[in-house]
Amino acid sequence: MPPKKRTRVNERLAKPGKDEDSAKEAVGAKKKATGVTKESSSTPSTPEYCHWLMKSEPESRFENGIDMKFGVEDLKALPDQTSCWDGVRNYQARNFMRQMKEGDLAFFYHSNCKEPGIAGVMKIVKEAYVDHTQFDKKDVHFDASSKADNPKWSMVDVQYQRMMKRFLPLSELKKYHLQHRTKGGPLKDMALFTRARLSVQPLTSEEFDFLLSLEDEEPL
DNA sequence: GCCAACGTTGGC
DNA sequence: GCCAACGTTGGC
Repeated sequence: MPPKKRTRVNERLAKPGKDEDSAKEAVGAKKKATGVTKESSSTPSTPEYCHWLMKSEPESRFENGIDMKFGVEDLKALPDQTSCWDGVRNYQARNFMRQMKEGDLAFFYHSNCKEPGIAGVMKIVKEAYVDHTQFDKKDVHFDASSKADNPKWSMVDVQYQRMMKRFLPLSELKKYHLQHRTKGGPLKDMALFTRARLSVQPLTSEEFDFLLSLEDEEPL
């Protein structure tokens, strides 16, 4: 049975002429991923992440008459507090989802809203599988170029873990980022700032741990 | 395979 | 609502 409800990520279009997974993007991702968490045994160049940041919109916004709203509270309210993370239509974001392993932790990031920032923590509970919405003509993220015998887009299932002890606003994260960029520090290369438009991003363990530590700090 | 035009993201 | 940044498209 398909997961309970849909999740929303602001990924649209991206329809390369061929359905080949633009290896360049995977490569680009590798290159950018400077803060490598771990290296796989055979290919030292491939970083292995186990922490992520995933963006979704917590406030109502209508696209083709469909409400894109899906905040951390919406995830929490679902049966099993679990949802599929469908609608990602960007190759880099998709490739990161395909790297996710069951048990990985991800921050739930609120985007395109009054107060953008990190709102909660969730867990990957099902690894990448076919995103059915790409074949649904009624769906906002329908992709006419994707063929059933070779689907382009994947999704994972996520489960709510907890709210952040305190909301971590983007404005504060940015201050740390700028600070760390000049003086050095864990957030100096954070993808949220170096690759702002990417809706599914990897976090190094250092980044992840630092962000968690902010929960117990006074707002900057 | 380059690159200008286009369309989207998402903070402000 | 604006618009900078940037990924994607498509002509060449």
